[in-house]
Amino acid sequence: MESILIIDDEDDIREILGYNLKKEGYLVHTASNGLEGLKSAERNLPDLILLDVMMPEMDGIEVCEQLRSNNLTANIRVCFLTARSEDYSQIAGFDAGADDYVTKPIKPKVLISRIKAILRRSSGSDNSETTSDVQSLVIDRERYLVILEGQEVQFPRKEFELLSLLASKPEKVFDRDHILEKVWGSGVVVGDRTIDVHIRKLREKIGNERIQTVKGVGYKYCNK
Amino acid sequence: MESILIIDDEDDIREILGYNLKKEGYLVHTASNGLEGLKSAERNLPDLILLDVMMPEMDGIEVCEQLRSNNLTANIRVCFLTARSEDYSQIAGFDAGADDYVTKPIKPKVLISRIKAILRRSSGSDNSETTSDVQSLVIDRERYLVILEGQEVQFPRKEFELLSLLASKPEKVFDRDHILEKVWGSGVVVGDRTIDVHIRKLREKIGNERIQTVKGVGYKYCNK
DNA sequence: GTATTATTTAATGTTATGTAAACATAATTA
DNA sequence: TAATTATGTTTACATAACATTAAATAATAC
Repeated sequence: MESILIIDDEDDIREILGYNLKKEGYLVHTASNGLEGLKSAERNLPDLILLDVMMPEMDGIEVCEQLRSNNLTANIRVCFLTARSEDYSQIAGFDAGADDYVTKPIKPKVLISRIKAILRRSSGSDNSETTSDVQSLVIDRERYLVILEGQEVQFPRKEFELLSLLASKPEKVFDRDHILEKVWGSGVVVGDRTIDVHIRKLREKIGNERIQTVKGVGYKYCNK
Repeated sequence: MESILIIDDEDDIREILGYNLKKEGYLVHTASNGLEGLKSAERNLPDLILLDVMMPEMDGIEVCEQLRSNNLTANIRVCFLTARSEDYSQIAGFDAGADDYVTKPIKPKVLISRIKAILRRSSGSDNSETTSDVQSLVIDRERYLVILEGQEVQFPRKEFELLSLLASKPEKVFDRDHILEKVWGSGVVVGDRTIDVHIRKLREKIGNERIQTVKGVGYKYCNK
């Protein structure tokens, strides 16, 4: 039986979510503030935590960071509950290591399908490899795909290798020779604009800001 | 207690920023348009104003200009909030007299560290400074940038190489031949004023005091 | 074998960067 | 002090470096 911990300061929310989740067959714990939530998380080790972002004293983001920094709780799935569609809090949330978010007002049906999705994801990849470290960009060489802000994206081979190289050391500038060597292999001769074009394709898919040009030197990958 | 005024037409933004700043211990005022913001600024004289650039009726740039032209408010720090793509507005913003800008979507943590930096700068300037145990200038060849008093600065290639050379041995005088050899490479012939021009550009960016001329000999880099 | 997708080349546009030239200023020497 | 020399500053221009797009080729799927 899968267990879920609800951390929210509003009684109504805890009650209504708890009711719906129990009806769905989950084991439910609740906590009305961050500290209490952290304790409960450590004690009960739930499969998923529903975490309100805006709470007095300790907010959800801080709670999430604390969860992540504790070995016991570091791998528990976290889903943020956030007011309206504040996309900034979404990003801050993912930075803190959230797996998903749901905006209030919460429709139980929506929430439940999201929860199922999260738990399905986590139970599927039970190997030690793809842990919950929801970075903004993760290279999964085994499945040959990139997880970009929680979204799985597929890339053609060259693009994948190129991105993979750049992202292997964020902020480091890779010069063209080095890139050619690593991605195309030594001895292979390709035209002058080949790298540019692939950079272009990558930028199209992951956003312009993520790959910076350093003129006369090379390119570097930057976490946003 | 330091006070901050938020001027933004979007309710959500005011709310979430206000929430985060209060939590951080600041006294927060808000205004939903330029005119209201100007009034509040004059009345409350905040230490810092967070100012949305894109607002109906009076935009942030105009608000900033008005602030600067009023003696009461002329010295209040201003930080623009701007949508990512419009880098034009960055420039216009600095022209109008902004102290910093932050691009949306806003990560509260980023914003808060920027705010602290701004306020530190402004409070530091009138009393004893020289706070940092931070190296005043660090060359980061891998990332190809220079960290100048904690701020990362990008330089074009020749400027970077030149600064890199000079800063490699502070106080040592490098003569022109040596500089040419190291930065331009042997055999390359460039005009007589080329080095000067590059020195000029460096001084523009890192301050005049840092590179000293030793007439008839060459240049040297000095930590302030 | 055809359709589709991936990769590369080629052609052209754009911009950052570097340089020279012209003149200004400061230091040095006669 | 005037003449000379060294450096500072600004402007404009050339071009290297990169971006972009389209179209050709190669690889893969259907």
